[in-house]
Amino acid sequence: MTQVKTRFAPSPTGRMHVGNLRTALYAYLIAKHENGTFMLRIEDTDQERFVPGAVDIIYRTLEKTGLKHDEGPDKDGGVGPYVQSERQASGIYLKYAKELIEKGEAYYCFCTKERLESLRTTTGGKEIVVYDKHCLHLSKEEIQANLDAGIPYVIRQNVPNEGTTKFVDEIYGEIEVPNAELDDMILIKSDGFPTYNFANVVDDHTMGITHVVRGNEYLSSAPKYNRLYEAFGWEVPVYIHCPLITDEHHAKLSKRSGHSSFEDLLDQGFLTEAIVNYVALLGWCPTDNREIFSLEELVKEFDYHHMSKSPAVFDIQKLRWMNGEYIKAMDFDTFFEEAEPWIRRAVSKDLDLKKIAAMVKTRIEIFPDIPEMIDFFEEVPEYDIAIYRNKKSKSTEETSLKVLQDMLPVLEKQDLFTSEALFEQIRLYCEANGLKNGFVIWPLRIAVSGKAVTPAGATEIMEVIGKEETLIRIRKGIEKLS
RNA sequence: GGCUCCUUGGUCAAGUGGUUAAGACACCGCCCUUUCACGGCGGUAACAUGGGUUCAAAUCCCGUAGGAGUCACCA
Repeated sequence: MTQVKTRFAPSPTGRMHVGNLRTALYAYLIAKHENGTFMLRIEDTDQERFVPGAVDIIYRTLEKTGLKHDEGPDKDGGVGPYVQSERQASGIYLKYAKELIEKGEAYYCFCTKERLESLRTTTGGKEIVVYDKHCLHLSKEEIQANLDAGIPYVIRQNVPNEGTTKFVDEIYGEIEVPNAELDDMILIKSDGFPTYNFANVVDDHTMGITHVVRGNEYLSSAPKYNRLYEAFGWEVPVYIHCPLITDEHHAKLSKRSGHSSFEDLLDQGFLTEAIVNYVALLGWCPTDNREIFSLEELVKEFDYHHMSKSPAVFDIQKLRWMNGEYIKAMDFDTFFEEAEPWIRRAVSKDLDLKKIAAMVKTRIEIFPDIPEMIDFFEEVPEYDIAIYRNKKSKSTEETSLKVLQDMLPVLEKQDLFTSEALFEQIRLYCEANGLKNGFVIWPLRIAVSGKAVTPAGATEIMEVIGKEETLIRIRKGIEKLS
């Protein structure tokens, strides 16, 4: 059995789309699961769309996510170059295209943009262009004359109008398409560069790719590829088309969703490991239904035969949950290092940030959740006294006022401001007055935080802000309630 | 519009002829006698539809509907 070799072949056009990232991940996992080779190839045949710096994004993303390639522009594996513009410079694509012309599987086309434009029709609200094979019928002499005259040309694939072409995909099975549906796609553009479709076939073959892993959006063009492989007499690789990733409206995930790229997600505060983990589960599921996986564990468990066919909605809510799981699993020091700048955004006072960090660690899903959750440590926000009312502890504005008035002198006398000591004082007060803890603690917590929801209990908050500030806040609470 | 693919709860999904149709997120409830949260326990909720085949169908076949993808000198 030959060794598995997969590739990730992105175009340097900007941010890393999550669909792309998942394709890269699956390609990596399929190779590594079999101890195979994972290759990186840069597809920069579109000079217009090329974005400077985008190649760096690709390297950085692979590095950050741990999808280390064994071969690529920076790691020669003997089948380079690994950048298509460099391969194009070597003349490889033109050479193979001419071979196809010899075999009658391709032909020169000199049609102008205007003529092509005239072929454009609108159907079902969509504009489509179906080439009419106009140039297929040019004579040898006409072609030569055009070439000699320097008329710009493209090279097109020649697909017959009759019959069908079939191919086999590992996930979707056998798919058969009528040839009449297959357009005579352009192989070589007028600028001499190959199109994606053609470069892919030539490169995947010459670079020894055994398993072609790509997005479902290429499913319908796969038959054209097969014709090319067959025309060349090359062995067809194993096709693995990944199901589409969609937004909540079930349409292809686009920039409009706000989280269509890996960088978007990082910007929003998601952890790399969580993103990789989540994305792995979009279209694949292990037999035991486990959900939390490190990359190494994924390599071990991933079996592409368990991939699903149907498109998957990218659920940011579930990603948030998963991110929270990763945060909870972090060791405290690492967590604190990450969390401190976020805490600092809300708290400038000299408080025990580690205590605040500990409160927040199990309660956030992403780091940017922090500031809003702890802003009251800095300053009590304006609040409606209605929040003193609580059905369960039977608190009202009136009972709360009474509790605060009673507790104020107790706290004024209290010097040891630890959560335990404070709780003990409260307990004694409750005991003496026959009250439930919650009845007393509820108003204290509100007075001291100004919030109905806090990441910690009243006494913990008091410990952090200290005696002086606690008393100020309680007096202010009494004032508000009076 | 042609072609292709897809269709299990709101979402991710297990399931490959016989199951009380798993699990997770979200939602809801209860408990944790310090709220919310965390944690624990529990609950609501699904095989798009119509025909077959079969003793038996979410699973196989055909049709219908719905959704998506694609139809560039973009990848």
